[in-house]
Amino acid sequence: MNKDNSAIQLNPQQESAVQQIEGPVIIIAGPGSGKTRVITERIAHLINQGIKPKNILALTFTNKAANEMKQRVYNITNTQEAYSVWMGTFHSVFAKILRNESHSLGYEFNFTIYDNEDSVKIIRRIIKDRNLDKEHYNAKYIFSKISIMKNQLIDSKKYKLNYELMQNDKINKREKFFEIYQEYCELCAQSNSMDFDDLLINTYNLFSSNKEILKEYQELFKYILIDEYQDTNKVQDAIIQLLGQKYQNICIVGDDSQSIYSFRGANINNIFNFKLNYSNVREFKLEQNYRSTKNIVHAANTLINFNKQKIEKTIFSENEKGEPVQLIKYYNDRIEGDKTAEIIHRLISNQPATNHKHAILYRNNSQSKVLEDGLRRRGIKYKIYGGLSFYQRKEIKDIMAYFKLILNPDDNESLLRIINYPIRGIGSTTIDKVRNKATDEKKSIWNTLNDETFDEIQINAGTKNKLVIFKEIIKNLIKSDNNIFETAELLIETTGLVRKLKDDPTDENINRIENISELFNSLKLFSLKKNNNSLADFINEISLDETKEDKTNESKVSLMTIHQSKGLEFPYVYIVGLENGLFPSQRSIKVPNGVEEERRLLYVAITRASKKVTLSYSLNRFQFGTIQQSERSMFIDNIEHCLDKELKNEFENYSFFGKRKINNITIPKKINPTGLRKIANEKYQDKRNLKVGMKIKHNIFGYGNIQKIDNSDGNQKITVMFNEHGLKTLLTKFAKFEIIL
DNA sequence: CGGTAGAATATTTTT
DNA sequence: TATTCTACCG
Repeated sequence: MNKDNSAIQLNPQQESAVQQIEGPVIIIAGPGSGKTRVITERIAHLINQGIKPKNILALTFTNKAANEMKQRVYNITNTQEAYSVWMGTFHSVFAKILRNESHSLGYEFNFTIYDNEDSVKIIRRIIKDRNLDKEHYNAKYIFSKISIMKNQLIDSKKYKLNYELMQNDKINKREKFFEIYQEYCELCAQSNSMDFDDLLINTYNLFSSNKEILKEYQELFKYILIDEYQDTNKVQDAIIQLLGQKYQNICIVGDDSQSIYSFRGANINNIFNFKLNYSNVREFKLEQNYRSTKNIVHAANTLINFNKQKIEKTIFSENEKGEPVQLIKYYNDRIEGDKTAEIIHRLISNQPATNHKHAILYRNNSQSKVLEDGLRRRGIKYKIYGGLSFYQRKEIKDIMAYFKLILNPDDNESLLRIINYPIRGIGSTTIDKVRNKATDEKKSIWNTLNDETFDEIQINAGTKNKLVIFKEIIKNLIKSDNNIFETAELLIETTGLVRKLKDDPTDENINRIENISELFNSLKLFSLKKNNNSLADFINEISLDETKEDKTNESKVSLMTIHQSKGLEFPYVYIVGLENGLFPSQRSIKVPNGVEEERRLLYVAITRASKKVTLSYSLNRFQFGTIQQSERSMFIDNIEHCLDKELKNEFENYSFFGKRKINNITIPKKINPTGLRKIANEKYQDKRNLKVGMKIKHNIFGYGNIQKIDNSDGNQKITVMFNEHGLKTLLTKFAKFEIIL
């Protein structure tokens, strides 16, 4: 994946897109057209023209893209100054601005940022408090609806006045939606907290209702550049319009054909309307694809031409013709996974350590399982993107909740999360009493616990005392807030959080402790930074950065959803599960323009490949606990004549049902990273050949001696006498330790 | 109040 | 199937 072709000259269109720094500019950049390079060269060019880096605002959609961009601008300009460009995601840049301007919006500067899990929990509680039926009021659904409304700048007041929306709710027996929406916003505000969407709408509100502040930022951001504009939503577009109004030095980069986020409110029209909103818009089209073979580009073009809504452009490639796009039909999803792995295996056997050149892309995360099975069976190293990020894990979120509460005691959500974690005898009855009192008095729960009327709450003395203990713990933590590492240590000490996990060293808990110590390591490193190393800085940094990097350098096959593959490239791409109902998805078929978006999604998938694309589908698929028949995707019909003939791969002699064997080879079971629970039937022996009497050092329990080794049920267990922690039985497979003697 | 077992429910994509 | 929720019992 060598995207840094800086030695090569820019082509004429790229060059003019870089040079045109004044006025509104739209750059339509096809896949593989050197978009990132144009953006970075453009920023470098601005700096070289004497424009101050701090007057440049460059927005992206992911932190990864932002970091990559920063690095590359720095490499070109070779000046430390490059780092003072305002570069980041919409969310992170605006969060920074909102911290500075919070007072104008009625927030405290230390507001908490809620992630989606927090939001859904709040909504779930509202629904429960109101005794609404779960059939019509599903918390996740309500949340996504609220999110879409927010992104369209329809607040709860506007919602109520919108006859059509209200009528619709009535028809769908969701009349209380509006009230939930309103209460949710009130609860967030009372908690001095913002969800992801609030970061955008509050920024919009800040600028639209405060001419002075707007003017200040218009002067600051004289040059604005936004990547992936096709994925902006209404608020984002509105903010950019406000900020860019004065100088109009706005450069938007995007590709309408790669718009794949409408489900979260992205509005493809933003890119179409750009030319209408500004006069003298200069438009540049980057149409040469430097990435892919002619065959791949041809298939992608053919496919996307079935979409009606698009900006005319002709993507072409001057690379070799390459191999044809291949289509394979399988009998079922398991064979699809198995055979895909086999194809990869064949290629990497000839060229060792080239795993990273292969990527398997799918529509849903749930499809990864059979693919993993196939790869694991052949011992092919792979990495899987998505799933729970480090900061979304329960144990990490628990600790973070303490931190958030320390910084912002009004944060009810964090308080509720940890008021009885670790268990300290404060049950749901008590919590509800306190919560109701807080709601009645329109105070935060923390304030309710701490004001004079606390004693009036009807709880027995024992329970009340437990609340007092909780208050003391938090108060002491708040007091200690001078060095974040000390705070963290005090937290562990006074809550006994890790101690309780250690007392019950199940595999799951050991894994949790490891994650916590990993968090502490990064805390330690963070605390050693010279500046911006406060607890608040730490929380801010990770609330919006959900990525966790893979530290190993091994060559691995990539498995990810197509959405996650955006912006990446691989020589060999396998797109699996091309079946109606899966891709295009069931839901998309019912939504207007839904199929067009799915088609763009496939377009994105195909254009990730530089050398070869392999498409496949299965006649039967195991889904929701049953086997379902499926038919090949309508998209295959769209590009049929671009494909190599359909290869049939129906292996009737395969065993399908319930067995863990294919061709007599047992598939090792997947180790579930969150659970690590189900590990039966798997023979495991430690490679290090453990013996009774060995001295080991465990990462948590320290030094100890092996007393017993038990291989009876296939999973090796060792019983170890630890110097400080006494006798423990560990599963060798998961225990992290080294042999000392 | 806390733990558990068994029922209910959801399966698109994510900053 | 996998995860989350509920109801019940100690």
